[in-house]
Amino acid sequence: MFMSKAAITRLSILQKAFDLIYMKGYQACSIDDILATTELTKGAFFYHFKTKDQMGLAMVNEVMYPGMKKALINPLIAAQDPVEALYHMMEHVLLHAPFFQVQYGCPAVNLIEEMAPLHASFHQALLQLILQWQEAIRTCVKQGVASGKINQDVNPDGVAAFIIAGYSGIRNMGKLVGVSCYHTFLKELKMYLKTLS
Amino acid sequence: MFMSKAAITRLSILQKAFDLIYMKGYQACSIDDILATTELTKGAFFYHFKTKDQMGLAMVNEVMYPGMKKALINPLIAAQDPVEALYHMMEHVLLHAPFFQVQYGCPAVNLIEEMAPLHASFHQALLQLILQWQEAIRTCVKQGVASGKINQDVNPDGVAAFIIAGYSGIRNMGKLVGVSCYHTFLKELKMYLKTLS
DNA sequence: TTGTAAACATACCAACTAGTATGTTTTCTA
DNA sequence: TAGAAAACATACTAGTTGGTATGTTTACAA
Repeated sequence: MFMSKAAITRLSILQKAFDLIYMKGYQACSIDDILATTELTKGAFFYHFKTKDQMGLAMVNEVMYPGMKKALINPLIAAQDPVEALYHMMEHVLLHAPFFQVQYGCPAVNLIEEMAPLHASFHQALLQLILQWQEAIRTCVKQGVASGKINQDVNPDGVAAFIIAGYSGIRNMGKLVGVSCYHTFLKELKMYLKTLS
Repeated sequence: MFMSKAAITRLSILQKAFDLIYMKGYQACSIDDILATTELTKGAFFYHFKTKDQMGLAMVNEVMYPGMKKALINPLIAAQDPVEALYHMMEHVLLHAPFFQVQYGCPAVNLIEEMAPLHASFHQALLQLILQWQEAIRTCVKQGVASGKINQDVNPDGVAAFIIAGYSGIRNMGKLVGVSCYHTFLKELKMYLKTLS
């Protein structure tokens, strides 16, 4: 896949922005901060992006969305055992995602927390992210019900809400307590998932 | 309880700060923003607080901590039925806490998300908050186990992590989806709590 | 090779930030 | 009631912010 030099520049800005925003927050991360980690200047930044917010939205759509799809959605598609797939998705993203650091939580959860109430455009973009994941979990549970591996009276919407909330929440708690709560959470998640079948 | 005029001024700054920080975030909320909602000026602010951060910490300890203790901890102390107490605590804080607005989530969760990774002093103060709640939930579950109302093989640490994570997470999700997910979450929480007994 | 538009760099600006220096008023005690 | 300290108000600063105006370089087609 060919990328022009300009396209590489643009993507590198988005990547560096993603790294910094992950650790500092969106509003606390200035354009100068981002540019300081690159070899670029403001001319380059504002050539590729009209405003900081437009860059932020591009970051959501072009960096965060592909990342979350790979880690959170693809493992659920066409899963043999839905219960096991749900657990392993969670365990993998919590314990084995190499980029994530426990003190900084999850980039997507962070951005939702900070920007969803403030900017309608961020709200919209991040809502799509969550709805995609929600749908993937729901479908996964429904397939489990259809194949008889999950109890009939289980509510797929409820399970999806529980899992998404659990993930977002334990990312929050991890910022204070550290990784130990991840393990505690995963144990309890396994117990919970067992009650579904 | 008598309060000097100065004490009232100080507390009103903390209250207004709490309101604004709840809606805008800590770093995005400037001292001028806070003072604009009062009849005060910078002289008053920096007479009562050495820095913005010291004001923020006072807000955590003197406004947020009492609030969360009243809503999240007291209802669990000496609860007759622990399972019912846990559910009602959650239902009440999610649906009936008058100050909270779904699009802004929970003030404590917001501040943890934003400040825990950045400031050690905030991290410390907010950690105390969460540890208190965690301990209250754990004690509540243990009492349930002791009284035979909760199954012996239930892990109090796991339940506490699950509930705290669930709460923080659904507050996050509510910012995107709205109150509907609160109801879905509460239904599933009821199912989960039922499996404990 | 040459022209030209794309892809940047440099130098700026007005608005805002936390914080300070120095006043003035209020409160309360002696 | 006088005075002094507490409780504020006013005016300012240096640094940072997103964004702009204008220049220079690079890539690429003719």
